[in-house]
Amino acid sequence: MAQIQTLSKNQKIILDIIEKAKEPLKAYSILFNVQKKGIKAPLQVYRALEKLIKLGKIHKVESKNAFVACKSSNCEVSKATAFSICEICEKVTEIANNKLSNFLNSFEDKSGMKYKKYNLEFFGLCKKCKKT
Amino acid sequence: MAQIQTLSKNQKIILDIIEKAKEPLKAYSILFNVQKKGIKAPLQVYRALEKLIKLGKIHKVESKNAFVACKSSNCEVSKATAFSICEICEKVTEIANNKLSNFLNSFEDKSGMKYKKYNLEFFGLCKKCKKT
DNA sequence: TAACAAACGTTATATTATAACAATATGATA
DNA sequence: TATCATATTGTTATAATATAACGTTTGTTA
Repeated sequence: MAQIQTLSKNQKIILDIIEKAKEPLKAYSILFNVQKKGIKAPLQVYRALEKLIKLGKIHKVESKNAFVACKSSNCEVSKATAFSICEICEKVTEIANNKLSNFLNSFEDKSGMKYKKYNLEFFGLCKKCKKT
Repeated sequence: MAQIQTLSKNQKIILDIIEKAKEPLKAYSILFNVQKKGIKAPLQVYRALEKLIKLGKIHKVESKNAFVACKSSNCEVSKATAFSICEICEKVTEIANNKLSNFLNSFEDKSGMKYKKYNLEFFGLCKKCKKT
């Protein structure tokens, strides 16, 4: 709540819409939704999105060019994201799993590269769609 | 080599360019490169890319909207990809690491979802850029 | 209050990707 | 080989996603 005060007007409006959505939202669908609130141009949306991502409030689902609110930690800057995506109904869920995040956060290979950040997207069939 | 014969003319041309490139290529830069070979429209490129991805010959690096040749297995359909991406020089490397792939291929969470496929992108600083 | 950084609004444009349609080539098999 | 199904091609147009460049406003803090 303290942190949310530091968000600007546009940032609040856009975060609010994303938090209320049940699925990832695309930038232009956000734009459409906020036009009644005076946000008229794509750039205004993209700028807010960029800031919200930096703050860890939202994540981008890269394979879908869409944005979801972060549900795991409230005010932390997010460096690591994992999603599960159903290939039929397209439902996207953020995965909060310690075993997974511990493994990936401590992952090292022989390249000598130090990884600070990752994005993982799993694809498969969700419970519902598996039955069909 | 046997497999490559089943590729169509456009598919071969485009795979060839991607294989020779040292970094991931964007669709429109591929288009520019193949115009002398008679491929004139974006769709011709995107169609070939789509097929090559299905065959596992190339992968899409989602965070960069760019395409790289698969270096790990030669003729397998690829369901699982992992890349390391340097945040400074933007170098992209496909990660071939059994520990990682075993872990991810067998990953299950409580959602009841069965994962057939994943895409992982690590971000950090490569050896060279770390020194700077 | 002066000075700086962050956010804003606006127009224009760049970049990435697909729809829709007709024609042609290719491979399997009767 | 004739024929059928399928994949691929070529083409035009357009949709969808994202950023550049400019000047203004607001907020912070020295």
